Amino acid sequence: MTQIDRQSIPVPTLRRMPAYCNYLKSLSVKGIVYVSTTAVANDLNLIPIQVRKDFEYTRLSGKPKIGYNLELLIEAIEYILGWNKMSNAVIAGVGNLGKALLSYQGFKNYGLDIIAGIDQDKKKHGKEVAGRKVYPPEQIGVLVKENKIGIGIITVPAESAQLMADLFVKNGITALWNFAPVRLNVPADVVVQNENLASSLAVLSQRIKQQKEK
Amino acid sequence: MTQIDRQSIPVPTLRRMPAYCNYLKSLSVKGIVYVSTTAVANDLNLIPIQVRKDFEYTRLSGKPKIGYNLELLIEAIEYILGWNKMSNAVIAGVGNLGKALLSYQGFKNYGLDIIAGIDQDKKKHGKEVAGRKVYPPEQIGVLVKENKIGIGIITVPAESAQLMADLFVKNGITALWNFAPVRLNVPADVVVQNENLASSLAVLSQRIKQQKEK
DNA sequence: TAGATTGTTAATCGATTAACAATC
DNA sequence: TAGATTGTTAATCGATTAACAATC
Repeated sequence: MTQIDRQSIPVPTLRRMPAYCNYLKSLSVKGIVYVSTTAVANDLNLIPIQVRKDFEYTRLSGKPKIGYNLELLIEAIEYILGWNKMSNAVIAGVGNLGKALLSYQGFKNYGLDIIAGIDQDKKKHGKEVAGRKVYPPEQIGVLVKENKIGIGIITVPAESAQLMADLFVKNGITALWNFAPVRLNVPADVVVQNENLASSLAVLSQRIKQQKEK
Repeated sequence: MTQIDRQSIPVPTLRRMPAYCNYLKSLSVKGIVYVSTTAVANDLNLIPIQVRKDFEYTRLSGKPKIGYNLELLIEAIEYILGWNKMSNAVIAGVGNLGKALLSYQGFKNYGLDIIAGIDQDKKKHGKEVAGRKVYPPEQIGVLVKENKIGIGIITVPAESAQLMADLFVKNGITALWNFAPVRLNVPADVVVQNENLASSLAVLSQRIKQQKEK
């Protein structure tokens, strides 16, 4: 196998990794020990060569005719995805979307622990959502210091998203997961991952149109 | 300009279209009449040539030194995105995420009207969320017939997502917007758009790692 | 006019897919 | 052994970026 820089995993490959991982775990439960790229591709609606290329980034090697060792494969992908160690996050905006993300139990498996909520609404302060307390924005500084917060999740309305981003950045957070439909202006050293429903809807709409044309 | 098939707009271009549209509308409010790709690129953190390539798909032509007519540009992009005509949708799963999507007012601007909710919980039946009523799953057939429902949105827990997909498909819906973290098995003529938070998180995690290495 | 911007063709880059020898 | 599957190199495909003449 050629030497591949760990940091150079292509984004499309990276986006497929969680699906591989979850699928492989479901095989693991069944007591399977080796898995071939042919089998994976078949079950995930991909083609074997693509799975093989993706698996190259694990730096593992498989055995011809047998496949890859399932446990090692899962371990390697979890390492790539960072699912083996937790990152703490705080979520700003405890509306319906914020509550949904706070309540979603799956993030724990994805290496993300949302440890608290932030909201301007005084009525929400001190209350709990899925076992996590809600604090006023002024508390961000304390929360970050006491809990090694690496990620700020933004689920406030569009109007206040930039303000929240500024507040997060001011308190030393360098990674934002932004669900508000606005571009955020942040310093160059801050990573922003935008979740853009309008983009997804645009793709869906076009695919519907094309489907109808057939 | 070369002849470009409307249906062949690349997905990356399509995903940028909503941002162009919203940005151009914000200029329109200011009374601006012509806009150059240089200006757009500058404000959206893109490069002019990319904006120019993307604008080719509108089949409009701009004037050298002046730019593109703002109103025509907005109109053309809205047409491409289908924002000029409404599609009706029903959302299955009125939990926190379902409520968040039902309550989000922005979809109306994106040509999507979620006209009702579906939930198994009897306590929710007849109640309203953001002015839209919640019905039991058995009502899907009637809702689809009476309202020209084209899109089924799935925000139920992972365990029941496939069941809901089947129910939607059985009632003639051929487009699904899936927020549950599972692959759905559907007939070939059904379009499924998956919203995958695990994939986004994977990209965010890698970008955080790379940022730290600098 | 001068120069900014468009329209268009070509070059580059990166991901996907194909081909095939090696191997268990 | 036969044949399925891996590892690796090459071909293809599509999007991005560059280059530059045309033009207002």
